[in-house]
Amino acid sequence: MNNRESLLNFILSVVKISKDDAHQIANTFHSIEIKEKDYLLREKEVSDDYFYLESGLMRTFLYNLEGEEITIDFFTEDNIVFEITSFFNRIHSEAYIQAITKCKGFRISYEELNTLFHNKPAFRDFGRAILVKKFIASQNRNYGMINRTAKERYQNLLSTKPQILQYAPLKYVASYLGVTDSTLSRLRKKM
Amino acid sequence: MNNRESLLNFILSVVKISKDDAHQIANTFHSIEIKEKDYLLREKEVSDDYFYLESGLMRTFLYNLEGEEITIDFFTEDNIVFEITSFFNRIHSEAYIQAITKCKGFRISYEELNTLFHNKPAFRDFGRAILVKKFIASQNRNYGMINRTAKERYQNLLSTKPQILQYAPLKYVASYLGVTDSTLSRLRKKM
DNA sequence: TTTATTTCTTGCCTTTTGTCAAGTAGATAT
DNA sequence: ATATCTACTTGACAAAAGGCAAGAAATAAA
Repeated sequence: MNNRESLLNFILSVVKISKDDAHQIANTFHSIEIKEKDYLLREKEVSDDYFYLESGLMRTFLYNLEGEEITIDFFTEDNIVFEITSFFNRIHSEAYIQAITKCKGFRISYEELNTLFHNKPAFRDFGRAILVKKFIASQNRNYGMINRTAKERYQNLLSTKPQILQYAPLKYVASYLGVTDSTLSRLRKKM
Repeated sequence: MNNRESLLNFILSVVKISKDDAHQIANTFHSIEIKEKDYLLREKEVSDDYFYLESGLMRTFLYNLEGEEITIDFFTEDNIVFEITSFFNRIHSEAYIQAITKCKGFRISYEELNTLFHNKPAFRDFGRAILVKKFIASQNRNYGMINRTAKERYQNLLSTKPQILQYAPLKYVASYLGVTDSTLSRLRKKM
């Protein structure tokens, strides 16, 4: 089904705005699907997708100085997915955004976002709330990296987002948690 | 001197807006000073300061589950300082914001920020740019925690923000880098 | 089905970082 | 000036995590 029920509810859960406003915002989005392993964004492209992920699992990753693939973040359903730096600053992305499983959702372009931003005050609050939400998530991740051991970080991921461990290969999870494959494999055994 | 030259230039460096707009925005801010070791925000308060730090050094910190003080971030001059979560979500802060050295700058309240946000389209772009900037900084920090050793993180801090190492006690820096005092002391010796 | 490829596990050994505790050096207070 | 703190350093040992390489297991391809 291609109605925007899920997106509408997501918007309403993020900011207190009228149902009518939320409806108009949701209707500006376009339905898209991404096949398993396909990309929403590739390195060196300028991101033009502000994407509401309705169902599926995605990740962002990039290559570090040693040429290894590092998973920066996972995205689970009912969230906004986009590469903030490239999208807002209109610069070439250093990161990839990839579908781990088949993904469905709704997107708008940078131009559409700005039109909404300038014409719909309600959308400004939404946009800001999303940025704040992502910032908080990033900060919490930092906190976890500093104050928790790899084992604790793994357990936390297991209890908060089990889907990730179900669908993502170990090496994605390992680089995300900041450990090697071997170490994660050993941690997992001890549980 | 209490003119807003520095703030004005900061605004203009962040977004491409007219000098007139930037001037009006800068004039909405109020000059304040914070004494060494004083707080801009304490735990359990609701942050009401969106603060442009003109000169001085600040930090945010909080207490972890073990009751230890963890420095989350340092702020150097010519930057916006505020506790995003508490300020935007109007909730009790878990963190403190403290002046390490004597600090000067200009602030506005949440209400003043929103008035600007709704009346001055140029300020919307500024506000968004600041959020994006902070998000990117947070992401880079995450990346460093995952891909760099404690020694490399220390060297990086030394080369990018030497003021911090000059004024902040070792224990602040250690918790910020995610190592113990002893470890940082040893790293430092080896250089 | 058989082969090839990728993913995951595991053993051995090294490096990094942590813990605890003692000690030094400075700063602050009385 | 003496005592009291706090910041920082250092030694001895323990724990956490990494590097490398060999194998097992699972997946994909032929």
